[in-house]
Amino acid sequence: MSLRHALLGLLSERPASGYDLLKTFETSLANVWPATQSQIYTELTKLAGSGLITVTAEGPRGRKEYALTDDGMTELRHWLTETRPQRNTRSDVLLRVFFLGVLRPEQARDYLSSLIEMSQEGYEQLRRLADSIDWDDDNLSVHGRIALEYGLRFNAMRREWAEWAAEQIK
Amino acid sequence: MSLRHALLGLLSERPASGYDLLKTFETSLANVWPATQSQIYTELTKLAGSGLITVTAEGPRGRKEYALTDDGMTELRHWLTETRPQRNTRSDVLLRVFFLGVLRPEQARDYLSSLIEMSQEGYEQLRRLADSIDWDDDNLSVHGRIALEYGLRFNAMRREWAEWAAEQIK
DNA sequence: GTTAGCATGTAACAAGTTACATGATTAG
DNA sequence: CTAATCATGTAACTTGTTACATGCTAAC
Repeated sequence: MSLRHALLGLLSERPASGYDLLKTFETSLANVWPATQSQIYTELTKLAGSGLITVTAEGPRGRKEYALTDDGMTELRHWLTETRPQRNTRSDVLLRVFFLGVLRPEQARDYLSSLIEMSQEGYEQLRRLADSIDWDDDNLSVHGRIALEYGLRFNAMRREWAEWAAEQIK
Repeated sequence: MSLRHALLGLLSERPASGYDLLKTFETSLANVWPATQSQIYTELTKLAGSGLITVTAEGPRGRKEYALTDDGMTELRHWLTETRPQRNTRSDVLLRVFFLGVLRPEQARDYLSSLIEMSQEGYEQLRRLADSIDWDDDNLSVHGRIALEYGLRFNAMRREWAEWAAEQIK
């Protein structure tokens, strides 16, 4: 149930509406925890119901601005310090690798080539993102930068692995 | 809907019962595409219903052995060659990184330390697994080895990243 | 005979996706 | 005035998890 905690986390930075949060999920959080509009609004209603967040302002077009409550902050800290992440690795990319044997070798190598390309593009996209942001010294910046670095290293690793793997298939 | 394709893929190696497949999911496929007993049996029934697999034998204790049909093999190849994997990266581990700013620096570093430990353990577990298997030249071995190499590189990358990240938090 | 492991099935629930539905406000 | 964007909500469906339920067979 991490969507809940993603929302609490974002609201710990500043109050925001469902729509604001949706935009954040579409941009900075998209690579880490994608969420849909319907999911976000539903979860916000639940969070408000259980008192972890509260409506602090109402604007035009029915806009509701939510803010974290003390209970919400406690829950966020609890999640960060007391619960262990589970490496739930479900990987579409890797699952296919197991079954490349049903293809002809050149088809299998095509698949790995597409992974190389995908990794390269992912790398470059993140590079551009890193360059386009002017990083401050605030929490969001420091930790956003760290997450981005992960993405860069991940894509570089995957690219090198796929190149190595293509050589293994004779 | 990759569970479907995972099952088709495993059945492309050899016919198997739900129970056999469950064991495979618990061991070799656990790191890549975990699946529960209930999911597997439900999906096998559906696959048999749509003609992608078929019951080839019945054994003691109601055991049903399934095999891939021609349609099933076609579907498997189609999945491998015509559909692109989506890097659906939903990562519990990384999501937390975004919000480490709500913790005290030493708590944040504790979290990164636990990631270092987790990565190290993951690496060693895979090393042991690699050593315990006697790799043949068959498809399963070649591609299983490639997937395992991914796991090794991934854990090494994550460990180095977490070490670097811990230094960034002052 | 009794325990471990083989073997399947289903129900209830939680989480995530897609699509539908509605309407207000602002900028050009 | 009209199109883009802001803004929320809900229904139907799919996928995944947890728990319950049942019974057979082989080995000791």
